[in-house]
Amino acid sequence: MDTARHEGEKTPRTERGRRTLRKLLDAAASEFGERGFHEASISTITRRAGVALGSFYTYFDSKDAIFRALVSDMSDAVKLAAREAIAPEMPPLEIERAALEAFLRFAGKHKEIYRIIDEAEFVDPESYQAHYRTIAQRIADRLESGAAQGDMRSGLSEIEAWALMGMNVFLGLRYAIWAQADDPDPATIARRANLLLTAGIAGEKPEEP
Amino acid sequence: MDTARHEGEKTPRTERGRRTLRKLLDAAASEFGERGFHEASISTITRRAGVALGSFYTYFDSKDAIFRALVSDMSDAVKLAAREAIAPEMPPLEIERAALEAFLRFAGKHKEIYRIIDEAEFVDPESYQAHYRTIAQRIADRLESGAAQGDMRSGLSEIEAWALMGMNVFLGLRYAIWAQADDPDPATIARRANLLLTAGIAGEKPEEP
Amino acid sequence: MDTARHEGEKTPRTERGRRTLRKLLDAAASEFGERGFHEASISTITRRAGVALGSFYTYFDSKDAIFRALVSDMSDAVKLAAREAIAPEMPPLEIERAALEAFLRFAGKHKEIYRIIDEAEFVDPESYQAHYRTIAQRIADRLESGAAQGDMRSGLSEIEAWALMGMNVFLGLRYAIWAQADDPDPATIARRANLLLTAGIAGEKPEEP
Amino acid sequence: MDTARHEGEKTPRTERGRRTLRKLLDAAASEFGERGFHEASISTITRRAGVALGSFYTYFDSKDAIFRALVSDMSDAVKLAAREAIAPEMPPLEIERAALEAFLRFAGKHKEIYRIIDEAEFVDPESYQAHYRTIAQRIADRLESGAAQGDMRSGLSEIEAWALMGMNVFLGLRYAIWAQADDPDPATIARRANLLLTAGIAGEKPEEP
DNA sequence: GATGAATGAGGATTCATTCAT
DNA sequence: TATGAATGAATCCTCATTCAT
Repeated sequence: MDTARHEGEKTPRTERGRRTLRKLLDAAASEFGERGFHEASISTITRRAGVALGSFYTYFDSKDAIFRALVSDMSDAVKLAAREAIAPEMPPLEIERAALEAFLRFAGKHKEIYRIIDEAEFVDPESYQAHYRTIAQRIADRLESGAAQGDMRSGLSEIEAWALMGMNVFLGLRYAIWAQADDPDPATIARRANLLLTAGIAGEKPEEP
Repeated sequence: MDTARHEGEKTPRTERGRRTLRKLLDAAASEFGERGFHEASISTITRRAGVALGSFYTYFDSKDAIFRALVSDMSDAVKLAAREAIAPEMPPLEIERAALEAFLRFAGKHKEIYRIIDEAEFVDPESYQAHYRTIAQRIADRLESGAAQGDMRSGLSEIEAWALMGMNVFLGLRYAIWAQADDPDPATIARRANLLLTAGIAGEKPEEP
Repeated sequence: MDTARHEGEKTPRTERGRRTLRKLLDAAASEFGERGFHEASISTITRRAGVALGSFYTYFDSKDAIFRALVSDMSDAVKLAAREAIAPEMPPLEIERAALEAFLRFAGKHKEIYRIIDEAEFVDPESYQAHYRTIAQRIADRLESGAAQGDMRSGLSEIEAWALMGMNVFLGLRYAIWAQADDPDPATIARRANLLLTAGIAGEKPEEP
Repeated sequence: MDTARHEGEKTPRTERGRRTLRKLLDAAASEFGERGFHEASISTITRRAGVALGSFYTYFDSKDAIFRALVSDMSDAVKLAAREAIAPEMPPLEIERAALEAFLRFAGKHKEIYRIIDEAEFVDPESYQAHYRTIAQRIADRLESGAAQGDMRSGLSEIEAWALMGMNVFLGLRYAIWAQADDPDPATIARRANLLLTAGIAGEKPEEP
């Protein structure tokens, strides 16, 4: 789920080192996901990773550093998941639908990611803001491009982008993270959300003749 | 911002006690808002409140208890702010607009509230879920009532409620909490969001004649 | 169970005060007996006594003071219980038996007393030593007097007194405090212990003719 | 004074660790012995042991845990001291005498043991009961075996065992822990106690011819 | 006398980080 | 690199005692 190195993370030189680093990242993802940043402890992580406590500092400068690395990885992963589901040639509205569906599926499969990114608000506010600003910007770009193609109305900008993003995030929270047995499936949810964007919520009642 | 008592909070019997309790709640709200739950310490809170460390435990069982009390108070306050801005006789769509505008103004004035409720995801997950579930339910009720009046289309339910809530929350995050100098004002944002709900984002382009 | 005033205990002037003092002593006896000195807290005691926390210090200088008062009362009570069971004209050996039986009955009825006196070893060592030294002295006196009467052999002194006392105390611990369903009754135990003192434990085996 | 590991105690893997653990146990034994469980503090113990405060928790889960470990060790040590002084082939009555003498010598040399085991009544009641029940059982076994050999009379059982144990414990309290300058030596005390067991305390006065 | 709020020293425990092997 | 022991600052919480009403 990663490859790039991050600040505070030291690049291993040997194959064995690479394996240890990966074990640490995986263990940290689980721990942070299950117990949260503050409940998780380095010693729990290393125990879970099956390495000695001291080894942690061979790969990361601090607890914050591994958390930041993880947030960065996961932020990328989320974006990637959405991007892989869409293609430039898809109709703009369909792109939004597909992106949401992909996001819902992704979130359902990686519940820990949600929690980690959310907690970044408190542990690493910069990353948190950056994460959402980037995504909002991306959506804004798509809206602009959709308008250019005539498939979307003009006048859509940052406000609408944040509105869309909020919709998506909360649908993910409710239907991926807090999923219930009888919930609709991601496809249905994405379709209904898309309908909201196209038809709005107003009634048929013709505007006062 | 409160009146009801909560679990883990002891009701003062004297006037002096009531004042101390209030000072503690205010100080805690500021501390938790500025530094977050884990960075805040009881001693910082009491120092800020101008009372002795031990006095904290005259009113709260634990750090968690005061946090929970705060989350509960703030959850109520948010809901109240929205409710006060709307009236049953307003047209359903206007209600949504007014609620959002009120929320934006409220969030702008009480930035700490956002942070505290968000952190509840990690400190007191039950309250966190309860908060959003309650609000979603309230929105769902309004959608149903709007449909009954014919002002909203039918078929709107939980999914749309969570979508709307997410929209509102993220607009608040961006424009109230992360406000920038040249941002539009709450009225504008609420109007644009409302337009999104009525007109949708689709372009005028009539569907291929 | 008391009347004398002790160091650190303030004599009440009114009837109401006397009642409060008594309530405090009773509550303290129960608390110290059930939870021990360190687990018990002044606030638990006052709550149990049904008086305000502050009232405690109207009657006692400190937590230690009430404990000491209690130890003193109870030490007296134990001695009194034994003394009441015996009469100067009883045969010396019978006196020992009766004293033990009375002690066993008393301990069974006032289990908290045992515990409080034991804990004095740590809270108020002086009282603890004084308690046992006094009792040992009393037993030693009886042994001497028994010897004078010819009912006991001579040469019995402090050593035998402590041995007897230890016997009694541990029989109380086992059969009064740690009593079990099928244990023999105090009369039986006292009789067997008495037999130990008269017949000893040696076998009949006549010394190899 | 130990070797077995206990609940709540972590086994060191290195030699250095073993040394630290030992220093902690020794320091704790002194502290608990001198000041008692509640007066002793972890920081005093670690200071005394010459290790950092945190190191304590490398080896013990809690203050209770080290206390329990100590009680267990000392309980074993007491039993061992008695057992080493006796041999199966010794005459039963002589065994009792030797056991007491050994116990007195041992208690005199390790006064802290007494206090720690006694305080277990309040800190770790289970161990406390277990300690005395085990010893009583051991004595009961010896009495039974003595009776089988014909050196002791039959009919001796739990009651007599507790009586003997109490005698021994209180002789230890008085002559080992509260020793005075002109006290008889352990050998004398043990002999006198033994005489008590063989000859009893009754006078020569033949039962009224 | 009675009440209950206020005080703050004291102590157990956690855990990120460093270090010697 | 890997290991696990060592470190000590930081923090929550308790509770005996004092004080104002």
